[in-house]
Amino acid sequence: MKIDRPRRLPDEIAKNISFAIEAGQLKPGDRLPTEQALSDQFGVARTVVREAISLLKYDGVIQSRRGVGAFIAQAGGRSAFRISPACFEKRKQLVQLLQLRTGVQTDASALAATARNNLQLAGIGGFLQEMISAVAQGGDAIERRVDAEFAFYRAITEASGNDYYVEFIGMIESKIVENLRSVAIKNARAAEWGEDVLAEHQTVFDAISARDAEAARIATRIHFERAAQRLTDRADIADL
Amino acid sequence: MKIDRPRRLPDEIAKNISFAIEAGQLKPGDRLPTEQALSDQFGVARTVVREAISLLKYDGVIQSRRGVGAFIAQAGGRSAFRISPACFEKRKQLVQLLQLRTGVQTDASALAATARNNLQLAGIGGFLQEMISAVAQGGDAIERRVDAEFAFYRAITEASGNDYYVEFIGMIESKIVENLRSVAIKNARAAEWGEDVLAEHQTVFDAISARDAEAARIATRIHFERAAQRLTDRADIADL
DNA sequence: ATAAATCAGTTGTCTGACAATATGTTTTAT
DNA sequence: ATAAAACATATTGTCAGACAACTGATTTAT
Repeated sequence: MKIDRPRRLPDEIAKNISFAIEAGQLKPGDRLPTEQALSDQFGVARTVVREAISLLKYDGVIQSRRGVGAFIAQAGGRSAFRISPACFEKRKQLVQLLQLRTGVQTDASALAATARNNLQLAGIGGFLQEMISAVAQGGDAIERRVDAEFAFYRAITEASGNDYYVEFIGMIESKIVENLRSVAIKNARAAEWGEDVLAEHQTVFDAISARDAEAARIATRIHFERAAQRLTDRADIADL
Repeated sequence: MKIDRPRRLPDEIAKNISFAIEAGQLKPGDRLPTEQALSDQFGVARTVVREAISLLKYDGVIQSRRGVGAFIAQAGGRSAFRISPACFEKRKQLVQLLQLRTGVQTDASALAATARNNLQLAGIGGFLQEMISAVAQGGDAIERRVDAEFAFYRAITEASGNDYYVEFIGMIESKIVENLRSVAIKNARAAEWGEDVLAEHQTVFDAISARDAEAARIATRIHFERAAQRLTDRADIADL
């Protein structure tokens, strides 16, 4: 059981304001209440409010002008892509997020097929062998299977040679496992594992090995679409 | 000429620390100097240092424990995808960024081909017509051309039905135009425009109109790869 | 009427203090 | 001597107030 972390006040305030913006209570161009008013409203010190506003400024959600005030920025001006925890509370958003992950991972595989070198291919193949042996062992090797799968696709992404793919997929992946009660999902996914899933990975590897970008794209897409299907089919997620 | 915005101290400090992490001076697990030490080192008040650290905490770059200190987080734990301005100073990173944009936009087009409704298609076609007429008018309609192109692909992305694609591409796009001295690039791109580029867009539209996802993917990829080529070929970017 | 000076309001920064928490040290009880 | 408890210390988190820098509007002087 995970202990609930001690909340930080500035984060709470930032979330509060952020929700107000998403809900449409504060529209682009509107002026935020003064820091003094906000600190009174939330019952915290002004430094806390300042830190909260500073976070939102960092993301480009609001802009402030000294001597004037803070304003809600235009919708297009975001300077960071951040996955809010709320995504995992609504089924539609979760599906969209998995869809995005699938698309990016697919591109990464296609890139890797042409950009990879032999050393990287060997590394990727090593994780595939790890998965195969873990499946053969069965039973108590659940963790090994799942970890190897993560490593497998991470190695593929790294072989693409594009650091942004690595960073982006890493971020999405960590957010997904963090919010979907990782252990339960891990077990669930591991339990569903069989030879067929292994064949999906094998196909991906073969395509990258053959430097066939299109085949890699198709194989990766098939796997992640099925994985997303298996994930969203689960009972504990279906009723979101 | 762009006026240099009044620097904000916390942002400067955050950048400084962030660079130190990227440069490897501070590795995951390392402990940050105390807030007091940092405020002495940078010659600012502790509140400023606190805001800076708060930003990095928000991105998951560092974690802090009350009574102990602040620590560099593991590389995989980022909770936001942010494009640092440094990307635009190195040619390799810029190419990678454009590659990522191309991949995601390509997926968005493919999705739009199947998910679009007729109303959205009409909107997309409208922007295509806008581009055609602007090109036909020639000369002083440069802004119209470029704005219509942005709107065209934005409309396609929205037609994909996935909000994350819209948000992600919008963020990347705004960062690109912001950092590549938008006006100069706009003019450059507009000057290079001709019937051939228009044909690229037309092909994309036709594929989406025909609900042909693969054709849409290919056509979009062709356009953006060529666009990236044209962009990086420019002299003022070539010598980064 | 126009321009300059003044003023009130807001954000940005500084300073100092205290609260909350973790770690290491010392004291005390057994 | 050992273990537990109390204490001291260090660090982050929060609070409170002040002043600086800046903006926009108001007032005043010419």
